[in-house]
Amino acid sequence: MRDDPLDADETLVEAFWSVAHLLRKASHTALAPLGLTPGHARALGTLARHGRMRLNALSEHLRIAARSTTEVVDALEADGLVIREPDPTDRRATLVTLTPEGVEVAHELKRARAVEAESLFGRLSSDQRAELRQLLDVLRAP
Amino acid sequence: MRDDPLDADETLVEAFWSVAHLLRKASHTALAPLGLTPGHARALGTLARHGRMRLNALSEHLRIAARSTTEVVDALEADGLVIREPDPTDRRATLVTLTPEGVEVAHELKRARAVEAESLFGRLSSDQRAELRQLLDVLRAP
DNA sequence: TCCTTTCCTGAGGTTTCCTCACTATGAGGC
DNA sequence: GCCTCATAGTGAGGAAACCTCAGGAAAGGA
Repeated sequence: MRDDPLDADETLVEAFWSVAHLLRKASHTALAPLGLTPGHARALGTLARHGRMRLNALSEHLRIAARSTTEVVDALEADGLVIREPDPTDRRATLVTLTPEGVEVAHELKRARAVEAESLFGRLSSDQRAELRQLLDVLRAP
Repeated sequence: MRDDPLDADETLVEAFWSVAHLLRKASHTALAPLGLTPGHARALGTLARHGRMRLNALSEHLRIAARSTTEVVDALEADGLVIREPDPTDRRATLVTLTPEGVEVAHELKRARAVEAESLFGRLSSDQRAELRQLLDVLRAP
């Protein structure tokens, strides 16, 4: 049984999940001091990367229902990290923009995440990282 | 900025999450036809691997609170996949055991997961799989 | 015996999603 | 100008998967 390719894949999957779990924990460690939940952090990151956008567009980026995006934005707005503004070109729509504080928190977030990632991927040489990157790219290619 | 090692790790993390997402989807595809939620499937797999155990022990394996394990076992019991039995050596404790149907579903589950994993990792040659495995092992080493 | 701990579960809460229904608005056809 | 249909955001309510807290029952040591 030890050489059954299906079994072998099973343990490859396990190894993958195990690393994913470590990465998740590292990410959580990075988030906690900023007072962000993973979902809020994701929204913040999206806004930092793509700039001001409609709630609707944010939903698509986050791949959650529009109604859920309303709640995420509510929370970020309550924390003073984003503001809602009416879209001047469409009175139905609302634009979400990072406040200066939001920009700063997003920046800290990115740094904190990178530091945490480094603490995990720092175990690999740069050659190994490149190798891993290439393998992952094969797996996620369309 | 392109060569900032922190930035590079950031995208390595992204690649990793992207593959994790595919794997998650594949796992979901495997689970759905068996009528199992991810949590229930995890409990079933644990019981299949380790055999009869106390609710308490199951909590530790699943790393969830004891109270939550009660609910998971309730659900599996309602589906006829496990039974509760009093522990003959400790009248406070309850042992959870797979029913014959539970054993069969666990087996199907393992097969279905392996097939889904194959559909993802099948993109890699066996050398590449070995390489990936080795890199993951470095990352998750203690 | 008495005190403490452990095992499970009832009650109730939190988080994070969801669907459905609604209002306000936009946009194309006639 | 109106009619119809689609789209943007949100109120209401709910489901899933966790959690904590409290408590009964049993075990176990001093």
